[in-house]
Amino acid sequence: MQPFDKKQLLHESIGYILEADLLEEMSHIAKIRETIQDEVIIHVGDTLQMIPIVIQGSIKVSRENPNGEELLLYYIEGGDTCAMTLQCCVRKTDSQVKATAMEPSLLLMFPTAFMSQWMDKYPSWRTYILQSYHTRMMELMETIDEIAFMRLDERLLKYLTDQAKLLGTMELHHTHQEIADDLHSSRVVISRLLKQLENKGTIQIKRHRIVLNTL
DNA sequence: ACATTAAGTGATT
DNA sequence: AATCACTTAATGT
Repeated sequence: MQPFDKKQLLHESIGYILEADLLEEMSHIAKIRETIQDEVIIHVGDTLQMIPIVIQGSIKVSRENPNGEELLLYYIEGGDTCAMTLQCCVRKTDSQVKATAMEPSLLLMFPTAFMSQWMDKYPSWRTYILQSYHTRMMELMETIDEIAFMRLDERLLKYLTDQAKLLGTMELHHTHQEIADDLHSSRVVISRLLKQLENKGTIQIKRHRIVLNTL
């Protein structure tokens, strides 16, 4: 027996939206997946066999070009699923995005075959999926706004506060390079902007970590 | 002691 | 805001 009660986990994270029958069915076929920090869950180009739902922890979803350059698109937290994966599953296309665990996380995986079945059988599943799509869409638009209209220093500050909220800590253990990668900027620029923020008293820069003074 | 990695800085585009 | 070239500081072997 596994150390996790799948039924319990499902109820806690998505029980409020999905009907009991479905939760029951899900708890039987779910596979547990635990990730370590910075583990890549989905690579660009992967063909997905399973749909993940995040139970604990946080996942970041990013775009990646052939040169390995990245851009963070949005985050996925507990009770959420990645809308991109759904499309991948149904149409058997490759993933267009990369998903990385930001912290040790817990996922439940469901074979793709059940997707369309559940769509027909359970109204609550349809609602859940549509809602998920909508949320992702809004987040994508927010990200586009940031890239188009915000200066990099504003984006950086938002990035830091977002990360802090998500990880539930004022102390981020990011290197300047990692931040630069997420924002698709360069390390030098991030270092300088961080220094500015420190001078303004917004943050403190320690070695290998950044402390936010306000949230 | 040396190599490696993260971070700081001035100059250039 | 990005890139280059170089320096400094901290850490690992």
